[in-house]
Amino acid sequence: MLTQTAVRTDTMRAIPPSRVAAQACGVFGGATEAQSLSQTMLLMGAMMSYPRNTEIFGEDEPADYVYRVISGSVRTYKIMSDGRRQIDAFYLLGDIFGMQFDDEYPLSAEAMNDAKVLVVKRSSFNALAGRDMSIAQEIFALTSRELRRMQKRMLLLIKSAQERVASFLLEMAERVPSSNAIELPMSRQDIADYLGLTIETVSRTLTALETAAAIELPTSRRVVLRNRSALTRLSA
Amino acid sequence: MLTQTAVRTDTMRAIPPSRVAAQACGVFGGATEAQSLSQTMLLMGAMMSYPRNTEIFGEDEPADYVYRVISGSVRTYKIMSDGRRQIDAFYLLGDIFGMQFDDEYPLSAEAMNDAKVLVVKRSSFNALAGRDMSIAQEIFALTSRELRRMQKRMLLLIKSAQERVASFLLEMAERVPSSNAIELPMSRQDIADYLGLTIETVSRTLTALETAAAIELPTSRRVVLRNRSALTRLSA
DNA sequence: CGATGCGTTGATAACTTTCAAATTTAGTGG
DNA sequence: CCACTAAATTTGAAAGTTATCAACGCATCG
Repeated sequence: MLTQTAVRTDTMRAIPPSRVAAQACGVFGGATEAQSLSQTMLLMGAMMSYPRNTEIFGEDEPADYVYRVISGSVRTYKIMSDGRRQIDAFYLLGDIFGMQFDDEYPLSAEAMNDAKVLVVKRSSFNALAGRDMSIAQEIFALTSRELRRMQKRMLLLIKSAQERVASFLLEMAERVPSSNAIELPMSRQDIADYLGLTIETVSRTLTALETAAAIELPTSRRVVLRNRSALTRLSA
Repeated sequence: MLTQTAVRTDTMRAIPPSRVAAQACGVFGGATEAQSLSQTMLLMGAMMSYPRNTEIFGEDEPADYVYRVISGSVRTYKIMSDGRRQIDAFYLLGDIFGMQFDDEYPLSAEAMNDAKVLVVKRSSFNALAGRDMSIAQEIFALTSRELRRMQKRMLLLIKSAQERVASFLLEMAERVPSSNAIELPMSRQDIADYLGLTIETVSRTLTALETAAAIELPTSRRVVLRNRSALTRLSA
């Protein structure tokens, strides 16, 4: 997999703090330093660049690495037997992914646009957790958070198209806290595969939301939330 | 799109765990056995009985306990704003649940039928993990497994009704490894709320599967898998 | 330009839900 | 043990939602 040149950068200070749940005082007892994982990954990792639409890892490959998004964005997905693609998650700036797999990756990961990713050997990652309880705790917290995010998403998938799209927009707005204008890093097809809908339904629903004055669509990739409470209501 | 059950009020509360024997247990080092967690829980926990349809814990209650199913079965679920119920998971004999929550339970748990459950104080549970790395690893592994199970379920939720029901039957067959005859511990409504379908669709799909000679339905709660490969194919 | 990729819009078909009713199963008291 | 009532499940017909198929608009790029 790691076919490209690993490049160590020293622009690492520019990396924003990860959104690691610092409050989670989970199984592993009282650590206080919630940022230690990201910090340590920087020291252990190699920086990799992935052009748009290139694979970071593939399904059923040995899960030897753990990743952190430094720039750009990443999608993980699975191709089903009939060719449909289900997108599992979008990883944005600062997110850590690939952590909860132990043997082989159960899904594939691709850069959605030109991306820089910090790559850390799983063995080092695990050794670290074994040595430092506060890091182990942080990893557990991250995994728990991923579990909760997934629970939320399951609730999403049983809803109607409109509810799914509205929830999706609110989720993205929350993760990219930039006022009310969101720059979507993913295509309509990505959104459709994330929400379990077709591209046409996503498109239609977005225009319906615009007609209903809940959002504005200056360009197809840019969404302005005009009426959050309406959106929240629609995301029921 | 009121697809699911409206809120049910018939659930009564069982006696809350008043006496939980949380004693220090001297598991230091050495415990490499994969069953050490269950073993230790037995020593630390209190046995509780919950009649059918009684609540074990409720949404937004402080998440003070971790549980293990000794007999019977348990469902966790969430009621959505419009009254729909989404079942998050079914827990059967031996399963541990409530582990990944740290502050408040994000969902409720009920006994699906008369159940005995081992209740362990979360604080003891956590202390144990902090003391014994092998237990901590076991807990992490269980959480990862839950995460993978949920990923599998997400894939399920974007599929057609027939695919969902077929997958569900195969999942249950796998978890209750008793040849080809499964005794379902849950009602049609439970299945519907688990799969994000209506009770009518579940029922129709089951009869369709029976007509297609993939399964047999001696009673509504008993399912015999007649043709696993057909089922696997249908679960796409 | 003319191709190509992405997004939108329209018409129709397929699937699932909703509403309604029949049928079976389970629980209770005589 | 049987009869009766309530609950759960199945079945049917109609309505609603989303997918599918097809065409069009609109950018970018050679």
